[in-house]
Amino acid sequence: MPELAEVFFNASHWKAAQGESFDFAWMHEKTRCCRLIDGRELESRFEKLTLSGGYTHGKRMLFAFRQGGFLEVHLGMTGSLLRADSNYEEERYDHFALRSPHSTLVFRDPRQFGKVAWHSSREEALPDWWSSLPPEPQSEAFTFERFESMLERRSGSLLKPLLLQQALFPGVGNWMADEILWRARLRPDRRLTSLDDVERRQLYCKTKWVCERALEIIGKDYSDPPKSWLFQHRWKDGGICPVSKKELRRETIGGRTSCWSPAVQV
DNA sequence: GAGCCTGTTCGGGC
DNA sequence: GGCCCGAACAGGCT
Repeated sequence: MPELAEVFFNASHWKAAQGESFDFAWMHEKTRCCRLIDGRELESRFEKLTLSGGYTHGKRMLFAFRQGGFLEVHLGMTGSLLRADSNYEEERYDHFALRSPHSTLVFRDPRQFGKVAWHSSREEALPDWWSSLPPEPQSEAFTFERFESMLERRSGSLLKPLLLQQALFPGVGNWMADEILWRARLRPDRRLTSLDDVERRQLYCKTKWVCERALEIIGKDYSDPPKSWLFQHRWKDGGICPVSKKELRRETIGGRTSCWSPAVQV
């Protein structure tokens, strides 16, 4: 379930190989995930590239190599990153792998909505396009003033699809958006324009809170959030709201399955 | 076998 | 141009 914290957790697997030198790159010959990479070009490029760092921003990941160049990864719906030993043999649904004398870094994705892309660079500094991405909700740069100005021209939007816009709330996905709205006590089908000042402040605070806590809980070791989270109750029909003890409702809003508590959210 | 799905992009309609 | 919706992508799971 790759949203903000799950992405961070997956990235940590590859980050663990920091300092290793990779002398072999592999990609599935029929993969759809590596469209920006030429297979032969890649093999010659990876004669010796040392992993110098791994970064995440929202649902995006960037891995840097000391000799120059960056590998960008997006997990899509079902992607994952693993680190296996150096004699690992590629399995079904593996699309991309890097091998060092110590380990194999694998990108796996059954549904192939994910993406692996290579960005050439001679600079060691992170690319400009990466550095200038909009601030993540859990960062200090994501202030209430910024939140307000960001939403100025979106007054007609429904809250649920609004939260899913990666240009505004990088890293927030379907379950996080539901968690945020439930904690802010706002129905997912409310329009932004209908919110009063207190509700806007709530939406801002709960967005930051859910992103911060998800990273602490899930990002560290993939622990599940406590039972007091909507997360634990939202996946199937018939779930019970942990606050009101009444039934949760599930319906499609903005094209996505949404779960919310009519007794709590107005 | 049918229906559902944690993400993104694209095309069409308004 | 903005916004909304549905479809498409492909396979696992219930």
